[in-house]
Amino acid sequence: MPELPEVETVRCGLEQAWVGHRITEVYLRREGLRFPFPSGMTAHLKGATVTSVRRRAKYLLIDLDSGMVFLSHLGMSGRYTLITPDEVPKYLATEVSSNVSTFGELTGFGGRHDHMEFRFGNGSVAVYTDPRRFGIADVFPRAEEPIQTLLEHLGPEPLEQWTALDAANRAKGKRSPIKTTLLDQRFVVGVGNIYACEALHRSGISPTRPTNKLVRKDGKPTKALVELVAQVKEVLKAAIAVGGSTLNDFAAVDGTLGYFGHHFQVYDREDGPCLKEGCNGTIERIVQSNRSTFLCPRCQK
DNA sequence: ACTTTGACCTGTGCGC
DNA sequence: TGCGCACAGGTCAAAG
Repeated sequence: MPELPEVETVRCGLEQAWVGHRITEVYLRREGLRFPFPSGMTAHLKGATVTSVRRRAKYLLIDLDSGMVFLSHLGMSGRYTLITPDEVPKYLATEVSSNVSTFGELTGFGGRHDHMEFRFGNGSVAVYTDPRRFGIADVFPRAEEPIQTLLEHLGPEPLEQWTALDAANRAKGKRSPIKTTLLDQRFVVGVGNIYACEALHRSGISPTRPTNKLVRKDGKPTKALVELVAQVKEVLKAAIAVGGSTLNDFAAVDGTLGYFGHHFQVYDREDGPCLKEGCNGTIERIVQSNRSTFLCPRCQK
């Protein structure tokens, strides 16, 4: 589920549900996710009121009135289920799995992969579920955000300051294929495997093109790079727009592919016809950096 | 300094 | 039906 558009969709949902509400209880059902939970995380969250929910790259940053920030990354399979106060009894009735957390507290939820549970002053509950546990949860003081190891090396936000000139500067001297570069958080943030493939297809650029071939001798971006930067922005915006339309019930959505899948032009369409106007090519799958890349060899050069 | 590979996890879907 | 394997939206440390 989680590339920039999906994380942004989740951010909107959490913002609506959480801002202005106090966290009354936190239950952790294991020692950590990808990394151990920081010591005292529960103590920092409990009793604090959420003041805002931000996003940086694919990280969710939940600001608390205590001056602390709760960081949440969804990894590959993380998701939040939001349960409104009136739904809580129903969930309590249907959940039959273990109800005891790692630390022995009794909780009402607890599917095998429900690792964190948050209860709020208004009676709502949020459950973080993550089968693969590649997600991250952390807490730090807002003042220390600029020196957070997880955040400090991140490149530009694609929908904010990012320009073709910036992309050209970062692409200079890079010999790795452009698809790999798009996935590099230092080049631009938020683009994952799906949208990298989609943006390259929209731009008519082969994923295997060496990155530095998109920069002119004088350091300016080529026309192709200008187009790529524009198409990354476009595809992300289009996906956010669609995610937004399902926002009302996003908490109930099971988080896997789903809605934007209808809009994929190449991703996961191996052997299918290229959908670009006038192109009769066939979508191929190749492997780059151990990840699948989908492309139309006919219209991507 | 750059680039590639393997590791972290569990679940699912496929071929045999 | 069962088993083994390939693969899945991300990131980082280690090796090349």
